[in-house]
Amino acid sequence: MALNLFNTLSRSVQTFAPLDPHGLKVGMYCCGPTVYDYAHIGNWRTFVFADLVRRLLEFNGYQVTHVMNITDVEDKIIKRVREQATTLRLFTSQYETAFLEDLRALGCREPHQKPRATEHIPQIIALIEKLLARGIAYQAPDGSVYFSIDKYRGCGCQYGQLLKLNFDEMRAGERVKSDEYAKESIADFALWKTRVPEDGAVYWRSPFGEGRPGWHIECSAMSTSILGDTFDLHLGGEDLVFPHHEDEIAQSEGATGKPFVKFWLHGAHLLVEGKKMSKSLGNYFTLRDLQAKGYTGREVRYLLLSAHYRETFNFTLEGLAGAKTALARIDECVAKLRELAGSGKALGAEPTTIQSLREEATSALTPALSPGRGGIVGSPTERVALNPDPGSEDDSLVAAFQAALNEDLNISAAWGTVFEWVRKTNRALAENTLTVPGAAAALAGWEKINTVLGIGLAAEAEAPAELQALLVERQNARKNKDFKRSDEIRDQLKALGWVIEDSPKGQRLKKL
RNA sequence: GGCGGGGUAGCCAAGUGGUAAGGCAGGGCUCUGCAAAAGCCUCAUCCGUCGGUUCGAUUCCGACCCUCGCCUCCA
Repeated sequence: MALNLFNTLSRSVQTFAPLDPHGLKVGMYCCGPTVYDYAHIGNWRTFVFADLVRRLLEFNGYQVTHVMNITDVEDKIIKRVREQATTLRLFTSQYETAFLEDLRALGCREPHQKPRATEHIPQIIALIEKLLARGIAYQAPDGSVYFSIDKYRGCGCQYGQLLKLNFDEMRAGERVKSDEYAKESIADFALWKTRVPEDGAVYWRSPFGEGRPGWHIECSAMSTSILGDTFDLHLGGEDLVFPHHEDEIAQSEGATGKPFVKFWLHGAHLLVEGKKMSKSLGNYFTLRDLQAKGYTGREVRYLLLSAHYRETFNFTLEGLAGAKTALARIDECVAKLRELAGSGKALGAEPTTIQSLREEATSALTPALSPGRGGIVGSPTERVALNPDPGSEDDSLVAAFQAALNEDLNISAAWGTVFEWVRKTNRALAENTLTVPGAAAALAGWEKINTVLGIGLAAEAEAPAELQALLVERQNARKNKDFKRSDEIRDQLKALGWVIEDSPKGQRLKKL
C-alpha cells in the first residue's frame, strides 16, 4: 500500500519512496526543542506529529532512523544563563530532562539519536570551512561568518525552494537596524557569531575566532553528519519553512553540491481557545499545566492527534474533556474484549504481564539496524500487535485504518474507522454474538493499529484493599436490599475518585 | 504590500462532481432497587456570500466577505 505524503518542496502529495536502494531504511530528521523553558502545547503538536510519521513509517515496514536535535545554545539560552548566573549545561539540562519526560508522557517513541548542538561544534566548524572554501560564505569585519545568498545563487543554486520568495516585495526592514549588521546583504544569515561580552563563558574557539554557531547551521551539520548528505525526511513546524529550513537547504546544498532532503513535511500551528497562544491571554499551556488540571499525557496526545497535521487546530479545554471521554469509550470497549478473549485460555489468549509485554514490544519494534540507543519509550502498557488471523473480521479495521493514514496522514478518517469498529464491537458484545476467538481477533486488530496511534491502554489503577472491602460491603448491603447503605458507599467511593459500575457480572470499580 | 492556509451541525473535525465520516455536547431508550464518565439509537434538505460551468456542485471556475499564518525569534 503506497504511502502518500505532502511534500513542501513540490507543494503536492507524492508517493513516498526511500533513498535506500533496498527500499527499507529511512532517515528522518525533526527539528527538536530549544531547551530554555518547558515546551508548550504548540511545540507538542509538532513532536506528536513527528512521532505519528515515524510510527506510520514503521507500520509500513520501514526501518526508521529518527534524529531529533537538542538546541542547547542560542540567544535566549545565553540570556537566561547570564541572568541566573548559572552555566550553560546546568541550565539546559533541566529543560532537556523535562522535555524527555514530557515526550514519554505523550507516548512518543524516543528518537534514536538526540544530538546536542554543543556537542557538534567540530562538525559545525567543518561545514562553515567548506562554505568559506567554496566562496559561498564570508567573514565580516566584526569576525562573524555569514552565508552569501548572492554567491550561492551565482553557483546555479536555488534559494527559495520551499516557498516563493520575492525579495523586492518583502518587508525587510522594520525591525532590522542596518547598523547592527556587518552583513553584505540583508538576506544573508549568520553561520558563526563572533564572541561578545554578553556571551559570558559561552563561546568556542574556531579558525574564524571565538564565538558560537548561528541558528541554522547546527541542523545542517548534525543531520548530514548522522544521516548523510542526502536523506529522506525532514520535518518541523510550519513557521520553520522560512527562514530556518530554507537556510538549511542553502547551507547543506551549498557545501555538498547534492540535494539535501527528499521530503519536507511541515506541521501547522495550533490556536488555543480560538486565539494565538500567548502568556498574556492566559491560554498558554505546557503539558505540565494540563496534567495539573487532571489530564494525562495520552489524553493530550489523543487531542493533538485528532486533526489533520496541515490544518490549524483549535486546542480547547472543552475539547480536552471530550478527548478524555472519547478515549474512555475506546478503553471500555477494549477492556471488555480483553475480558472475553481472556476467558478462552485454550485459545492461547492467556493473560500477559506488563513486563513481558514490554519485552515483546521492544524486541519486536526496535529496528535491527538502527544505530545507537533507540527503543521504545511509549506508554509502558503499550502492546505490540499479535498476528491477527488472516481472514478474521478485523483485518478490515487494520486495512481501513492504514489506508486512511497512508493518504497523507488522514488521522480524522482513521479515528472514524476506530469508532465505527468500537460501535460494531459493542453491539456484538451486547448481543452476545462475539465468540472468544472473535474477540481475540478484534483485540489483535486493535493492538496492531495502536502501534501507530500510540495511545496504549488506560492505566488500570488497582483499587486499594480498603476500597475493595467497601465494595464487598456494598454488595452485601445490596443483597440485603439495604439500598441506603449501598448508596452511601457509592457516594463515599465517588468522593474518593472511584465510580462503581454495576453489571450483570457484578460490580466494577473505575478510577475517575 | 508579497506569499500561503481556512470558512462544513451547539463545539471539534473528515470528505466527495451524484446528494454530508467520526468525536464531544444534547435528546430518546436499555440495563439497574435507584444510578452511572455502562451500552444502543437519534441528532446538517445542507457545507461563508453571490454568480458561472454541468443533467447534477458543498465538491470545478470567477468575484466578494470574513479569518488565520509566514515575510522578524518562534513548533
